[in-house]
Amino acid sequence: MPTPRRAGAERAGPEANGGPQTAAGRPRSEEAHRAILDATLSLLVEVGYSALTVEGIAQRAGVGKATIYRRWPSKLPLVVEAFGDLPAFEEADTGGLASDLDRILRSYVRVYNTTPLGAVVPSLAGELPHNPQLMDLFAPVVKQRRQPLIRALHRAIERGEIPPDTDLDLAADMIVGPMTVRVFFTPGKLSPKIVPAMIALALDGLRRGGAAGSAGS
Amino acid sequence: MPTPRRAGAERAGPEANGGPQTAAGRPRSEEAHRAILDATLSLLVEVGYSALTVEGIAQRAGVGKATIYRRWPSKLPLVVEAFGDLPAFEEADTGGLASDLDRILRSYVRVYNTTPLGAVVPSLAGELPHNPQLMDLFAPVVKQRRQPLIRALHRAIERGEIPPDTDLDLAADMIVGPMTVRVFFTPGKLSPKIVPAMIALALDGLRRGGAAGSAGS
Amino acid sequence: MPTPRRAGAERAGPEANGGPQTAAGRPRSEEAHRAILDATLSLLVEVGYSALTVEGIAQRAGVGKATIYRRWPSKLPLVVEAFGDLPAFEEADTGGLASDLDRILRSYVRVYNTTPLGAVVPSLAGELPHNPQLMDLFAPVVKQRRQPLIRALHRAIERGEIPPDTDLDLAADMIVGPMTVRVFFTPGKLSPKIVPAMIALALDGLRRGGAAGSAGS
Amino acid sequence: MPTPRRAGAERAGPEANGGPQTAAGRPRSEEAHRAILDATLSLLVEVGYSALTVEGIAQRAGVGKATIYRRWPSKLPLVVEAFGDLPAFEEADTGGLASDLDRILRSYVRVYNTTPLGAVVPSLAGELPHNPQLMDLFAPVVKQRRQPLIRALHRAIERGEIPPDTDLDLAADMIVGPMTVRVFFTPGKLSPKIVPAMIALALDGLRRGGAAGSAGS
DNA sequence: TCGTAAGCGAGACGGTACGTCGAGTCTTGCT
DNA sequence: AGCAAGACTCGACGTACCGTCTCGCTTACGA
Repeated sequence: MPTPRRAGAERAGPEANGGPQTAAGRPRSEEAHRAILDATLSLLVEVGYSALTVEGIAQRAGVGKATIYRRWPSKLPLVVEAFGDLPAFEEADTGGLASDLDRILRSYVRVYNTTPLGAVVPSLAGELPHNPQLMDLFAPVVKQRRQPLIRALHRAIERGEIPPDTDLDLAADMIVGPMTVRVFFTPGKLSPKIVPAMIALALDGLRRGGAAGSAGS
Repeated sequence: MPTPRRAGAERAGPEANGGPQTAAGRPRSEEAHRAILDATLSLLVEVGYSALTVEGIAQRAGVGKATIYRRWPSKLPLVVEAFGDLPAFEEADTGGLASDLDRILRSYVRVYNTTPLGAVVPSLAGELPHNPQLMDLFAPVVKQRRQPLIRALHRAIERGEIPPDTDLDLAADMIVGPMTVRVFFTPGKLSPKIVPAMIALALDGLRRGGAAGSAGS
Repeated sequence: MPTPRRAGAERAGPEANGGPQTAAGRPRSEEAHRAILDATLSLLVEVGYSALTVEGIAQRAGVGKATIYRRWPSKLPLVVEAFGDLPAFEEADTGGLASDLDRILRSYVRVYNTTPLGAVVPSLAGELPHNPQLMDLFAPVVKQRRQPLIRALHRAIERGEIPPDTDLDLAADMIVGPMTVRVFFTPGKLSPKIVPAMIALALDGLRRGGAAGSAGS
Repeated sequence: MPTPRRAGAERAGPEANGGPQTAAGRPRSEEAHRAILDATLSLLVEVGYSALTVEGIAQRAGVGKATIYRRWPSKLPLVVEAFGDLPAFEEADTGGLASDLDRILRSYVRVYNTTPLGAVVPSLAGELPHNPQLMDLFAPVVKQRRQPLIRALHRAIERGEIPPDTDLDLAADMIVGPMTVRVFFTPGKLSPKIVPAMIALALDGLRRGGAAGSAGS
């Protein structure tokens, strides 16, 4: 007995292949799709990842469980897709690295304070070592999410603000790292006040005293 | 199938405490306690946090479920306690900040590569926003875990290597941040090779080209 | 909201009424109708009533589920109609009651051994107390099914073989009863060998020893 | 991972084997067992076999579903066991076959009119052809249930009332058959009035006019 | 001859029940 | 008292069907 399941969560566009399937049957409801993702995010905020149940999502979305399982094989990819809907960093091109970073990091603070990102990301990260193929879903979302930062660094190189052989990935990790650490371990307390100190520290290093005068945690 | 380990001969004798508690009845088996924590850690490595079951822990530890619930109210505090048993950073006092950080961060890499830390920490972090009292268990363990780093920074201030008004917490976050980000998002791939570049970047900042020449991620 | 449904399973001929309905649109497929009934019977044989699913019937008949529900409101009436398609007793008029019964009962054995009657009838009977209107569908089929037997008994009265005030229904039940009991409780084992003993017993009664020498069950 | 399940629904008595199992763990609740069987019977009366759900039984019995599945592998054996709890024919030894049968058949009427027997038996019978091992559960219950009738016939042979070579099983089927047929096809309408006519017909046969003067169906 | 109304296979829809598994609690008999 | 074992209620899991509802497509009729 075949279990028909479309490839991935995306609908196959008619031009995508010359195969025989002409999208027979009733098409999947775009409305249900959105309702499910919305319910997932709102429940994620309320109860957290480990207490998130497919049954609860279905109920809140006003949807049958089968409608969820028809689209996502399990809770994990569903959460990953919902996570992909959350806003990424804001793009910023102000002409200088410091001010770009200021804009970007403030948007980061805003997003973390208003979305379940702080709850979703750690939980998903915790699943990674035991769910190798989760990486395939997760990596592109993560990567795309930091592109504004990478682009800002790239422009800084072109402008000569930072050395041209800078490792952009490492640099990006260093900039976001402190904020990430704080978000993960001190929930609900992220303040934009630390942004300037972070930027100073990142640009000039410990030995130049970049962290001086910042607010303590 | 593990042999059910019973309380052996090495029970604490009645002379072991002069306290007021009369300890009526059979005392709790220290052996069972260890077996539970060990089983928790080993299962954590194998299946991850979200697939961790108390039933599985009891089975592997050769212990009844009630013996677990007699000690910990639920799965979470048990995992936190097991997490506290994992090694922290290595203490290092070599006389210079750069070399201290080198030693400390290499021990960090070692620990992450050989223990379930990489799986436990994100999952626990994901629970924090929805489990306020988990914070009380979790915070001291996290704090104590970074003491070697804080102490190294403190010595660097005393030595005049870094400005005396440096925000130590922020500085610590900045140093550990990049590694944490990498651990969370790229499981099993942590290499000690990035340590020098990380240290250079942290000490001298982006503008001084600290990240130049490091290996890409 | 009324569900447009044609009267019964038969198509109303255009001359059948002078009402306003002009029977516009595509007429129902007689082919699909037969395929559904056939699929129902064959699945009934294979999996039995309680494991019979409309989904399975549709699949085997190569038909959409809606095509089934357009004709029958639920599984039950569908099965009843399929049941009505099964052969009834064979008509027999040999000039004597004993030989009529012999012919009739042998056809009964044959039908039970080659159709799902033995599986369908008990299941439907089990639904009767909780499905009062099922009676309306079921009764005429059952009644019509035993007409040959009733007619044979009627002729026997006319011939003077049995008393004229014989309760024909009760007599029919008595004749078919033993066979029914056996069919229901010992599946697949119905043998025509018991027919003579049954007839003897029915005609002459226990006190005359009618059952002597028959094959044991 | 072993799925421990005791052999059958019965608890193994300690004397039943010399094996090592000393009935470790909490014993199964006799109370729950009764509650489940009672709930099964009462629901059977209300909704019938095909609408009977394990979930509903669990709810009415105030019991978890697992407690049911720990004892019975599926709905069928559970219903069979509940069915076994229903009263059988009444024993009757009045010194004459006719009066014995009268007593027995009247008890049969009473049981059918006051228990779900009329609903259970047909449904179970319908499952028989597709559930061969159900036979093993069902047969002894059915057999034991008609013992009073068989014994009455046996005594009649010893008394010389009926020929000694009478096939008792066939005779029993003949006596019960008409009633069974009526019960199956005319729910809730079983009246004791037909008992005398049935007995007369069974004892004396059609040709002697046993059925004369009985009430029509 | 063509439009239109209904039927068609397909399959998604919101639900309910399935049979399994685990959480956290409660009884056994034994230590 | 604590212990291993295992049954308890409860609730979520992921699957299968229910009966209904679109889809895009025939197919026959009546204008």
